[in-house]
Order: sequence, then structure tokens, then C-alpha cells
Amino acid sequence: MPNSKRSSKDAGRNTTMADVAKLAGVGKMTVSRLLSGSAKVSQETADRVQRAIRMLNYQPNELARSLRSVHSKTIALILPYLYDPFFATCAHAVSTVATQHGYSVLITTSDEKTEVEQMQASSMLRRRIDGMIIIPAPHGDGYLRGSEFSGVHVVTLDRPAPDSRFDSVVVNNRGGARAGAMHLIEHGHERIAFVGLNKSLYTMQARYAGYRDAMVNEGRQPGAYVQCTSEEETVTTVHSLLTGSKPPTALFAANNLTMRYLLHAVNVLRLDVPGQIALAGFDDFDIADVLQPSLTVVRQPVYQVGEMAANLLFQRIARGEYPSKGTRVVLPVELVIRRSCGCHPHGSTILRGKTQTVEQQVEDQEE
Amino acid sequence: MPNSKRSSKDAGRNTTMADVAKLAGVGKMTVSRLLSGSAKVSQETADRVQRAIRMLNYQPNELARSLRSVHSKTIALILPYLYDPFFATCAHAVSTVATQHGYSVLITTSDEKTEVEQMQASSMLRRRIDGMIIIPAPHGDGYLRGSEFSGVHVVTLDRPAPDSRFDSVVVNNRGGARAGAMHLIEHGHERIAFVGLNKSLYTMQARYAGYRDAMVNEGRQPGAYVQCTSEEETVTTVHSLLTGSKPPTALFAANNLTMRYLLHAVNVLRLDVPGQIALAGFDDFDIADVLQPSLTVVRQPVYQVGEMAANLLFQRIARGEYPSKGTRVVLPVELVIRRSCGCHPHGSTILRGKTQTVEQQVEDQEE
DNA sequence: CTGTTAGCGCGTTCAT
DNA sequence: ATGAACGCGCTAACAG
Repeated sequence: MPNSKRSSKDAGRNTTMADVAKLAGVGKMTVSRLLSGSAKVSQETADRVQRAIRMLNYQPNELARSLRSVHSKTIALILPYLYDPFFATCAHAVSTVATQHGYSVLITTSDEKTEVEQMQASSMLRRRIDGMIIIPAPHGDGYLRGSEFSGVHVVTLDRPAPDSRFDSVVVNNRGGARAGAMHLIEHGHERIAFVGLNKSLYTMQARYAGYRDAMVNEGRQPGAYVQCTSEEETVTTVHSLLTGSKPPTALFAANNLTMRYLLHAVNVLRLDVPGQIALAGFDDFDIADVLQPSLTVVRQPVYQVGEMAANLLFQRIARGEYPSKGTRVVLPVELVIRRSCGCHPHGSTILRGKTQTVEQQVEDQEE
Repeated sequence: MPNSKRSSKDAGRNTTMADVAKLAGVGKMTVSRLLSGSAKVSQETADRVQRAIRMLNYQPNELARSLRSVHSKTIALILPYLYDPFFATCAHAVSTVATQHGYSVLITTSDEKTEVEQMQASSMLRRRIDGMIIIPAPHGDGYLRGSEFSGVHVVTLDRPAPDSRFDSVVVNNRGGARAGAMHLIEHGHERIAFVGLNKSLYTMQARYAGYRDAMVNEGRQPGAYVQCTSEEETVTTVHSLLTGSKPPTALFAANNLTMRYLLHAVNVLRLDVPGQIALAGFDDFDIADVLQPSLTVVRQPVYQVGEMAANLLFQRIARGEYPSKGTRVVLPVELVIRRSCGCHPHGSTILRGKTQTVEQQVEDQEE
């Protein structure tokens, strides 16, 4: 009983290059050459082959092609979450650039867990991807130093590469946070609290460092790192902060999630912004400008981060070399001044930074 | 000059199953069987093979595996944008379920363009994916009826399948919009405007239909479909709406993007919500509850939509059948009552619907 | 329990 | 300009 599972009149088996060749009365190689354009084919036979291809609705099998050739025309993308708008936008950029290069993207999420990330990376390797873009989970990304990864191109995103031979694209976290904190200081605030997520994240550390820079430079006493991991916790934390001995008069949120927690807390505690407490944060988001008051934030070039990472990866793939020193690109951020800091702009004022490209150092962590 | 491009001491060539077999002194099949567990291998030889695998750091080539076997263990996911939080969350769900099933996900974006979607789908087919999940762009998804797609499992998401043989997962758009509009009517509003994006989107049409249901049922005159495609345009549109002859006293936003446009307009025009104008919309989002006033919305089970679609796909793949009638799952939505409609709840009140599973009809568009 | 043979669909190599 | 053989790495089918 042949083809018992196939309901239609479909051949049951996919049509192959041999089928096309037979119908056109030529050898497989003529078909192959015509498709890849690797050699000349006479006009006449070309036409015959083209007709055969259309008649049989032939589709080349990319799997077989990949197995035979060196490139699989596929890259991997591993990121913590897809529902985070920052990561999702990076993913969109990567996907777009990949399509432009004729590449497919295998995507997967790590949930910020190193073990998951490592397993996913290995899985991708077994699929013979030509390169991978990773937003590495904190700690233990040392697995990338393993010899399995010596034959694959790797670019990291948002966070630096664990091995100096890889490229990475980050934003100027420290400078941006410094500028944000500076702006609050210029409004006359003496005590500013820095509120962040999980301290082990690279971006949190870098931004806290920038905040400290500003405070120290201006002769203020930097506050401790205030960690908030949920809406409820943040309400309590902010409350005790404000009823403590030296209450802050301004808060700096390390990213958009903490900003949301702060907004919730500020609502629950019925605090006037910026009257009772001023607000600024890192990472712009869609409705930051329609909130009352509109939010002053440090804006990252989100799409460009993903785009740049993808471009770096395809450059490497094209060159086919595995240099021992990678490139670290630091993208500039903008301070978008709106009203939550105490300013009264009509729209918003934007202050820009500039791009820096530095050769990857063994360890140039901003700590 | 061998391996001129490889800088390290890496073998240059990937180690293959034959290498392992040779080192362990067995045939390739023994290695294959051990890895797939398809047949018993004696403890002794198993150990020898395991050691050889570790020594050589052998990684099976999934590409070759896919070429030989029927399944590629890969599915495709095609969606309009990745930076839309709704789509991104669906993608996250799909990716998660796929991982649970040992599958990889090839992802790509269509930019809501049929031609792009079609090209991407064909590209995926050439990569011999086992199934695909699509959020189809409006119009012309008829290409899925082509015979190339008769040998692949397809599930659509957020929008119904163009061919009744495919499965699809949508939410109760019409019922949700009806409930949202009804709630505004219960607040005593006589004239309510419906504001949406591109009218050709399935969800926009279904939600507009629900809005009409409510208006007609309650003896109100339904307004025309108000289309808004940018912040600026929305300001103008809302302004002329409110200065017209019969100005609405409430607005219903068809999705989170239009809601953002409306919020912007309401800010620019300095309108009090819900005093001068009441607001409600379709699709909940992260900070809808920390806005002032908090937003009354119809909430979709976003993650579940993606999860359900992926589960349907894997069910199909597991059964290996191509039934002529697909299943349409309609997921329930919730009305989340907050303050922008005129209510004064302390937190928020939630009204739930229930899931419906119906056999796919040839045409049961909700129009 | 284990090995051998024969492809999966394609492209490289060498021949014509 | 075109074709025949071989092999990429793996597994299904059949031995033993």
C-alpha cells in the first residue's frame, strides 16, 4: 500500500533534480549549473530545463545543498526573552539583515539561563549554522571558549563577548547613565537613588557605574544599588526609601522594566512627579512620551544594535577568517529630556553621543 | 597548503560518525543506533563508543540526519513584525513549545506584505521544514492553496487560515469588541467612535463588527470606521471628530497601537479622560494599568494563542495526516475594567469568556 | 546484538 | 558545453 498517508494526488516523494534532468533529457549537472549559474549552458537546453522545472514544480533541496557545500546559509540567534521589546526589536533587525543576505535565522530563547543558552548553542552547532548572534546570559558564558566554537563566527549583543576573539555590540551604558544622572543633579537634586533589576546583568552594572561617576564628580554621595524585581516589592522599597532618614528627591531607573515598577509605586503611593519626586531612566519606550508627565530617558539605538551585530557577523562570514581579536562596537545613546525630571519642554529635547569602535580588550569591563 | 583559513589546531574537518566508529572499532551503525536508541547495544561496546565520542568531541550532523530521515525537526514561523509585542509574545510561545518537542524554529518577518510572505514561505519549504506557523498578511494568502503546500502542515495565528484544510487560532475579536463597546454604552454614552488601523486587517474588521453589534443592539447609531495610521493624523482626526456636529463622548481603540495614538491626541488636545471623553480599547499592554487614568481594555490571551498554535502544529506533525478540514480555535478574551471608561475600581475588575473550538468552515468570516 | 549495502539530493571532479 | 562517477554524513533495510 504505497503512500497511505498522503491524501492528495501529490507524488508522495518530492521531485528531485534527477527528475528534472530526465524530463529535460539532460544530465543532472546541467540542471545544477543552470540553477547556480556556475557555468554556461546553451540557450536551447536552458529553455528545456526551465520548462521541465516549471512542469514538475521543482524546488531545490537546501538541506542537501548545505550538506554538500560549506555554507548552510543559516545563522542562529539566541536571546533571553522575545517578549522584551528591546530584544524583539534586535531580533527584527537581525532577521531583516539576514534576509538581505539570503540567510535564514534559527531563533531560540535562553530565559537568561546559562545552561539553557549553552544547550541551545550546541543544538545550533549540530545544525551546522554559519554563525551565531547571542545575547549572553550573565555568568558562565565561558562555554563559548570551547573548541566546538572555534569553527563558528560569534557576535554578542547588548552585552560584551566573553572571549576577546568575538565581536560584540553594546551601547554606551556608562556614559548614558552618567548623562541621565548629571541631568538630575543639574536640577539641584542632592540625593538620587539608582533602581535596577538583577545586579548580575552587565548593563545594570555599567549603568550603575555611570550613575556613580556623575554623583562622585559632582560631590554627591552615591546611593547603594537598589534592586527591584517586582511591582509589589518596588512599592515597599520606594516607600521605605522615602520615609528613611535621608530620602532621595529623584529616582533613576536602570531600564524600562524598573521604570514601570517605579511608575506603579509612584501611583500607589500617590506621589507627584516631578513635584515630590523626579524621575529619569535608561531605555526609551513607546508611550514614554504620552505618559503624564512624559518621561525623561536615555534612549538606545535599539534597531541599530541588532543591525550592526548582524552586519559584523556577515562581514566575518564573508571573509571566512577567525581573527584572534574581535571588535567591540559601542553605540551612542541619546538623552531625551521630557518632563518627569522637572523640565518643561514643549516636545522633547535630545542630546546625542557618538559611536566608538574599539578593538576588543581581554578585560575592559566598566567596573 | 591545507587549512589555510583555519588559525587554530582544530582538525579543520568536522569529526564524523565514521571517525568515532573507527576509533571504537565498530561499524557506523552501532554508533548510529546508540545515539538514536533505535536498537539495543551491548553495555561493553556502548561504553567504548561513548568514550570515543567524548575523545573526539563528536557532534552529530543534523543536516545529514534530516536529509536521510523524513523529519527535519524544524518548523517555520512567519509573522509581520517582531517589534510588535503581541507578535513577539506569540513567537516566544512558539519557540518555547518547539524546544519542548526537540524542534528548532526558523523565524522571519513579512512586513505585512503578501509577496514577501510568499517568498519566505517558499524559502522555508526548500529547507524542508516539517510545518509552519503563519500570521498571514491581508489578502492574497491564496498561495497556500498551491500544491507545494500540500505536503506541509500549516497553522495560522491571530487571523484565520485562507484554506479550510489548515488549522487556525484566533481570539474572540467580535465578542470582545462587543463587550467593550457595551460597557461604554452602559456608562450612558450615546455616540461612541471606533478607531482602527488599516481596515483590511482581519482583526480590525472583526472588532468593528463587534462594535456595530453592540451599538445596533442597544439602539445606537454606529459610527463609521475611523482609520488612523499615525500620531499626527490621529490628532487631526480626533479634533475634527470632537468639533463636528455630533461629537462622540467615548472612543474605542481597535488595538494597542491605535490606543497609543489616541492617548497622544488626548494629551495634545488637553482632554480630560474620562471626564470629557471616555476611552476603552482592544488588547491590554504592560503599562495600561499605571497610566493616569488606567485603561479599560479587552485583554487577549497572547501567550496562549502562540502556545495553542504550536501545539496544534505538533499534533498534526505527530499524526502525520493531512485532513481536508482543519480546526479553528477561538480563544476567549477578558474585559478588564479600570478607569478610563468612567468606572472607579480599586484595582481592576475582570470579566471572562470561554474557549470555543469549531470545525473550520469554508467561509465563516465574521462580517 | 552487529555489520554491510544502498541510497537521501546535491555539487565537485574529471572526462568528453 | 555537457555527462558520469563519487562522496558529503547519516540511517533504512537487510543480512549474519
